[in-house]
Amino acid sequence: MNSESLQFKNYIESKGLLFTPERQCVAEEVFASHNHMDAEELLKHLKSKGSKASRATVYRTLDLLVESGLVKKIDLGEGRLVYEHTAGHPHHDHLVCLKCGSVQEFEEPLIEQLQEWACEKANFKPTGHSLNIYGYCRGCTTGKR
Amino acid sequence: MNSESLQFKNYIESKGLLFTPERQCVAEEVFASHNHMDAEELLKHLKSKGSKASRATVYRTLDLLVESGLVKKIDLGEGRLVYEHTAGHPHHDHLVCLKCGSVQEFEEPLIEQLQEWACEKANFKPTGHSLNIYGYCRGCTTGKR
DNA sequence: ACTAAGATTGAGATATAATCTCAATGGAGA
DNA sequence: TCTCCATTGAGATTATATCTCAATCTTAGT
Ligand SMILES: [Mn+2]
Ligand SMILES: [Mn+2]
Ligand SMILES: [Zn+2]
Ligand SMILES: [Zn+2]
Repeated sequence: MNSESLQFKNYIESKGLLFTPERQCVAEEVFASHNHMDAEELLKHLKSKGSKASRATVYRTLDLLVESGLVKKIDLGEGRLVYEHTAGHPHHDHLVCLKCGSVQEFEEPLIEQLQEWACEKANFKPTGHSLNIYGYCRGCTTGKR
Repeated sequence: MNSESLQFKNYIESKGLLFTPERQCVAEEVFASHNHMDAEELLKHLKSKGSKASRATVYRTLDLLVESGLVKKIDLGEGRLVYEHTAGHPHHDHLVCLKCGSVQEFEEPLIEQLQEWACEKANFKPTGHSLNIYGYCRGCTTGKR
């Protein structure tokens, strides 16, 4: 069991819940991939690997993972909700290609700072944000279009 | 008929389409409100006013309005898709209150500029973006919580 | 005015994503 | 062992949006 799964186990048990095989299975699958993944995709993957985790359990476990802070839920717009693990992954935002669907990450600390200021000016207490830039990625502009 | 509806009529007809009573009805309802509104809400509103515009027509007309540039479709996250008219409404982003659901608007030109730079660095050609900040609005923090 | 071609419409079917229900299962402590 | 309650999966349900298609308009041509 890897370090992140262990942290999840600790989180689960610290809440007096059970670290079941189903939960472990979902967690390890999430931690195993370095890509953004959506819930249905994850479910299909697990099924194809012989896991018996149901849709309900997958969604419930993803909620727990997000709660634990080990996983982040990202809304990419256009109905795309994906998850990514946070370990070794500082905050970033996303560039979403409208042609091939690929997603690049970028960091811009000053944008984060400006958001704080905007919130102060508006007397708004921020807890999080979502910034997606839509357009065409390198591969989709050099080839054609 | 107001100025925006007239512009919509021009757009519709310039495409060789018909400016039907149903389309006019939907357009005028959108232009009449200064709030963000979602499609189902709009449909319900129209029904309650005796309009016979169907769900299909409401959605189809909203697509046309967005196409025309007179209306913008905004993804507020958490499954909230809303529309707002663009006239006299320069580009802005949104502060979404997680408690009362209210939405404030803000402008931060420097954020826009930094986004451009981030795209250049990544060889990404942007066509648009979505920035939502989630948290608690003034009313929801002064009272309590 | 008549007609044919094509645009538009509404009712309801369908798609999709996510959540909910609830009976069966199973672990943990008394 | 017994009881309690967390957990689970199958399937129902919800919510939102899109699609289908027959009936109805509009328009242009005659
Ligand atoms: Mn990411
Ligand atoms: Mn707005
Ligand atoms: Zn691309
Ligand atoms: Zn509020």
